[in-house]
Amino acid sequence: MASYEPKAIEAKWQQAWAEEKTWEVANPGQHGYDGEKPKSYVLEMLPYPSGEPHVGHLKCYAVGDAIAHFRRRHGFEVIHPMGYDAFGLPAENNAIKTGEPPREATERSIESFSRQFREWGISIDWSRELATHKPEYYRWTQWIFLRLFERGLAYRDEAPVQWCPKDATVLANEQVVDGRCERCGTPVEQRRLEQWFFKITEYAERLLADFDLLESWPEHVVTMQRNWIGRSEGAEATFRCEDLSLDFPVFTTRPDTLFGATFFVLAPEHPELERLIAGTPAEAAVREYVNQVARESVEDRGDEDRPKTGVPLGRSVVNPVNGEEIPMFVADYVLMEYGTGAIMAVPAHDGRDYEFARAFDLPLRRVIEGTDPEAARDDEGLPYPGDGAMTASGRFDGKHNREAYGEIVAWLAAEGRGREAVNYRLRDWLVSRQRYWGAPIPVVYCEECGIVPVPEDQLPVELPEVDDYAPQGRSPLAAAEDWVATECPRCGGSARRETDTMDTFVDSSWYFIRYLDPRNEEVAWDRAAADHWLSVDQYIGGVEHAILHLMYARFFTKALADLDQLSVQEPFANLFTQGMITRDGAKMSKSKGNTVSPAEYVARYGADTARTYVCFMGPPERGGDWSDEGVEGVNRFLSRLWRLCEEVEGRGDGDLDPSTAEGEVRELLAKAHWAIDKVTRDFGRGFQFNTAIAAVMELVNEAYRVKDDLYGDEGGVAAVRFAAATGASLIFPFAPHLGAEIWERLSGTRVWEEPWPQADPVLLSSDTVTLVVQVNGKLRDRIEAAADAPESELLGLARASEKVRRHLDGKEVVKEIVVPGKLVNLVVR
RNA sequence: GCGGGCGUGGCGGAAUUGGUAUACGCGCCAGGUUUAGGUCCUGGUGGGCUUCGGCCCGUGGGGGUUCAAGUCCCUCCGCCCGCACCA
Repeated sequence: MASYEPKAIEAKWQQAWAEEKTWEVANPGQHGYDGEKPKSYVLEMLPYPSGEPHVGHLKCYAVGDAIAHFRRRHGFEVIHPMGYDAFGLPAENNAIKTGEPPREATERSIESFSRQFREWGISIDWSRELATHKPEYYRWTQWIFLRLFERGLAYRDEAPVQWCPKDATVLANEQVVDGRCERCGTPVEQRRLEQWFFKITEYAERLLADFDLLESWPEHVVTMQRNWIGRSEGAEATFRCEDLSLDFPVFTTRPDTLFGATFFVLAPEHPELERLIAGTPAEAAVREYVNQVARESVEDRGDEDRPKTGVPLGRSVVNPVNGEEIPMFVADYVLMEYGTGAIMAVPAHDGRDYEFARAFDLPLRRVIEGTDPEAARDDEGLPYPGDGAMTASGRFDGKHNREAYGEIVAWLAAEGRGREAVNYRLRDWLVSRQRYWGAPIPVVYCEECGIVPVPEDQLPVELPEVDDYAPQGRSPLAAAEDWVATECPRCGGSARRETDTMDTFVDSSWYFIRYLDPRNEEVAWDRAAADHWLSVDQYIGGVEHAILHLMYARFFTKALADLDQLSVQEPFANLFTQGMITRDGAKMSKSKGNTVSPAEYVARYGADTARTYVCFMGPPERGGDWSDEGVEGVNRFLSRLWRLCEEVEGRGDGDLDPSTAEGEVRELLAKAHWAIDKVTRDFGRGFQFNTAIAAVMELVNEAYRVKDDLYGDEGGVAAVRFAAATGASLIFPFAPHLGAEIWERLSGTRVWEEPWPQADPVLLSSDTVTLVVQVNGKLRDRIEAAADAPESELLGLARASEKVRRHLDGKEVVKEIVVPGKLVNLVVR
């Protein structure tokens, strides 16, 4: 008997799928379009091609492919494309280090990914393959940028960046370690640069509201996004600096504490700071403080436990509710990025303001009484963040603060000194990167006309070849002088190109649309194709993208819908996040030397084993620790299934009628139908693939146990063959090559063209059931009973049990509980 | 600190609605096949006690609800992931 040879089997089927283009699907109107079937868009997050695929990729695509196969066999026309998120920092850093152009390293990696995905047998429509670094793709990324620009959703503003003075380059957060440049250890400085932003904040409300439109997203992902958007309701109140006739609006969630404001604080980056101090005695001290803050690392500044620091400005503002003048300060605990960059400080009711007041010996004023009226008289129990009656608040005294809240806001509004306001933590998306390896921003700067978008017919703005990828105090693209110097598209005068490139998150915010019409040279996508396939019915990827990528893609979808380019508001109707695979309990990393190379395992055991193993390790949404022994266990199981097939293939038949089957033949058929039912339900309850695969293992084990007895019986061989074929059919989504091979040998057809099997309800039910008998909730015996036996009969059987009677001896049965099909519990006293 | 997730055998994990705790896999033990090892096949495998009939304990700790709790409630402890003075 031939043993299981995955290499030969896998090569055979991969060749068939490639030659026959089995997984390609056509768009409506195209040749081969099947309008009969409902569509299903199954998508895994596209990989970033760096080096070789790792086990995280294997898991993601194994899970996604199982879902794609399952849907196909349920009659869906499944679109299942693949592409590469090819721009990005690692390839550029590699280029700086080795001089190898990023394009070469990236395309070599894409080769490797593409080859391995085929070796894994992932059912991809390769005709739709794309890579974001190709001009035919980023041309349309640039096109979207221009559409957003037209809509006012792309704008320029000054923003601080982290700057390494030695390398003369902007650093990404991940390149800053302990406030120092990762490469040379030089302390990082802050610089301000004019940069491009996308106005995602304009969509904050819709990004929150439209969670309702999603079919199924993990609750924790929705929660993380909610927190990230960070909506808070409150009020804006305007404090006025009379000396300079300057208004300072502040956002507060506690307008009810306005009467308790005893000082006022600006962020060190506040734009009006300069005017406030110019020519005043405070000027030198404030400037010194602001510079010192600018030198601090972001982490240091973010440390909550640090003592509060700041400097008085020698100015004051007027509290709009009581006309009181309160002193102004600058302090680093106020952030320019949140709210208005200025706060009213209420030290009696806010912890941070309290700390600051203590450090600078500023007065506290209690305006809300706590539960303890005694405490209201002195500073006991401060800061007090809770609710209570108002005090020291003029005509609001005595009212409950929750009630006064609305009245104070209304009063402010009537006076023109404030209004209701909603503030978001979410900030606009900074998309400029002072990098080479990204899509050029399609804009030129003309001396006459200013910012001029590149006309659509001049796209793509192609990334020029450069010799040196190291930035020398400017974006590496600035070195390509011939490329930078251009003509103004508007006036024809001399102009310079934008030398920043786009954040790679921009590339990956719309790739799922381009898949639907990837070769279109006229438009970014054909509207009818997009309308047909969107939304993505099942999106699969790592939870590490729970916030940024998913939020950006949602924003793009909404913006594109507003631009009348799409008909959906949400890109991904259902989201599944897979957990991370670890090794020896730790995250895999090259530096730790604990990486697992999928290629190695595929070479040794075959792709089917590797794929099935990552699905069997545990629930796919959770993480799991890689175990070589576990891989062998799965390989053993697939080999057993293989040998079962070998044993019954072509063996003398004898027809099998499930409705009249008896004894062990019927039991084996029943086990097969149980497995069908179990696997089907496990797909339905959140892709519980580990238990689905366990069910197929049970079926195979059962077949092994009984097969030698069955071969003599009427229909015995056929029953074992049915078990093997069913096992192959059910394991196919995880081990497609083996599943296809066994199915073909036993049935002569192609398993992916077969509908998903249906469990026969007759074989799922049993005439007799085993019930548990408990006395006072403790298990005492098991009894066999007819499945439809009435309660009285079950009670009789329970009481008749010798083991049960021993525990009833001399006691009174006070309660009898019967759960049909499950148990009988007798409560005695 | 805030938000999210999680604690079950030697290990990964299972347990649909509160109803047989530990399915399946690994590991280990025994038997069979084999010249031997490996492969392969079968069986066993939570802990303690046992008069060998069974009995008691057991899902991070403690408490509660219930005829019945891994599952629900309260409380404490530990681990993992995100975010960081959010006004």
